[in-house]
Amino acid sequence: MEKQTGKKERIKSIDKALDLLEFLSVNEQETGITEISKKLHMGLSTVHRIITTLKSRGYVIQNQQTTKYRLGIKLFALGCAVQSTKRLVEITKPYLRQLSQVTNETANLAILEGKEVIYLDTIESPEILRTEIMAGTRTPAHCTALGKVLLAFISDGEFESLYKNDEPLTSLTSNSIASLEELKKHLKKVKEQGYALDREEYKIGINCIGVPIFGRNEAIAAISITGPASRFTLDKMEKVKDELITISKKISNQF
Amino acid sequence: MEKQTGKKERIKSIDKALDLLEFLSVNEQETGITEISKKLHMGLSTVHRIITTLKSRGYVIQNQQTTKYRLGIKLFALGCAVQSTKRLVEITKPYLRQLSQVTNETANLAILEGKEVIYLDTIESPEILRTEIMAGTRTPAHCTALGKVLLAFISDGEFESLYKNDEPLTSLTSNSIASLEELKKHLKKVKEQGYALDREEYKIGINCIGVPIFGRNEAIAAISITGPASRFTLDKMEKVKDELITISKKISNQF
DNA sequence: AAGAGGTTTCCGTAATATGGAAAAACAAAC
DNA sequence: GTTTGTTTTTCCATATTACGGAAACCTCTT
Repeated sequence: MEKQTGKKERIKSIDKALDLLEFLSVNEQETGITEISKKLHMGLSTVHRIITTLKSRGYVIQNQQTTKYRLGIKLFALGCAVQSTKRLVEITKPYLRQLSQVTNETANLAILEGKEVIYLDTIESPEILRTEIMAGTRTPAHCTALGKVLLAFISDGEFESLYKNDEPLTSLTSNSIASLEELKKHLKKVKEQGYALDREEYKIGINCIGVPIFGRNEAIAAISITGPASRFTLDKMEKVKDELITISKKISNQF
Repeated sequence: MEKQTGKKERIKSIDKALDLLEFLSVNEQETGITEISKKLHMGLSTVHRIITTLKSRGYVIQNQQTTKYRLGIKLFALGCAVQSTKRLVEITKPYLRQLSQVTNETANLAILEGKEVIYLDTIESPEILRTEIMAGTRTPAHCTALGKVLLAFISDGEFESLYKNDEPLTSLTSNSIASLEELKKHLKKVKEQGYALDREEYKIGINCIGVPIFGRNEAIAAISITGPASRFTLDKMEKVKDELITISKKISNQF
């Protein structure tokens, strides 16, 4: 819940509505008005009015049994209309298909949002044993090749403001990078190499190699090949590295 | 831009913000403040304030060159958090995979939104010649098997309010259903059969068969198999029909 | 330099969003 | 069935803020 301050010419009640939607978006459970009111420090009536407005337009749904609320389909529809992600998916799709075919593994596209990556698209391996991840999934950036490659190319200032010294890093597995110092050092190397590996850092049994997609002089997305560690070995990843970097350049030339 | 009226306990400025977001979502091009102001009948300052609020939180992006605006990534992130679509995709995914494998064609999942279907998920055929459609794509419901099967199970009242007598139907191809009378008759048959066909109605050269997914005593989504008309013939569709209906029931039992 | 068109800022005030209190609704316990 | 506790919904006076018109600023074209 990062509320932007400073600038005039903003509308408080809209900020509140967005706070509420964001709160619901990180809540796995349906939520009641009283809890929202407490968590967001808004009056019951205010919450009720906001939620009535959102509900009437399909942005929030109320469960008739529990009387609690969750996000509604309208947000999904709006989300699908976001041109930048649409364009990313459209342009990268043929390349993801190619990569998946050549490697017989799963190919992914993701973007960086805060300290997380969001998966935008995936082309699954036809193998029975394959990695599967749903578009829209969020994972901590520092635990994935995709995320590491994106973090490697953000500015120092941006990195500092995302990763504060006093906040510990999440570890998804015992292989995940666990300290800020280690992460910085690692990202420096990633930046030089132009690709990142994830060796069972995101999930035990899964390896991944990722490369950035550049646009407007920054890394705007990343693509990866990912597979079971038993089959997609370091050897295999090294073999596929150059192909990935080549395709990364081709895609980047389109932005 | 359907603005809900009647109920008290709603907040006008939030309605305005949602109007604006929805307006941008149907606009393929970036849009300026002046045009938004004209189209939505809001003052320039009002538009500016709304858009400044949205921009500061990533819901809208301004192109620095053109100074115009389009939807931002934050909406995509919120859209991905919508539990109902997440759950639909999660539950149907294994079945879509199975269907795609068995038929060697592309399998899709979609929902009804107004008079359109929105594609939620797709498992592509491995064939070189295959149908491809991106999650998030919207198409007129009456031109697709998915849409027809969903329309067949809405209430008469709902149908009447969606499809007014004075508004002509869109035709995507010369095979598309072109009149309301024809559509009603067709949907009646679809409802009895429990499945719908699309024989080059959505796009010349593409056939499709779809079935509904039920939940809470209504059709909440639909799944389909779709392929090139040259290969995915009426014969093939008839062959796959029973499998689709069986799987539709299995999925429906999970809601 | 002037003009046109669009975005951004400013400001007084009318409109509306606010929150507290009460009413209504609901579920659980007795 | 009654009571109690909790949550959602409604109401209302007023403080707050969202509004729109006008001006300033910016960019592009002639």
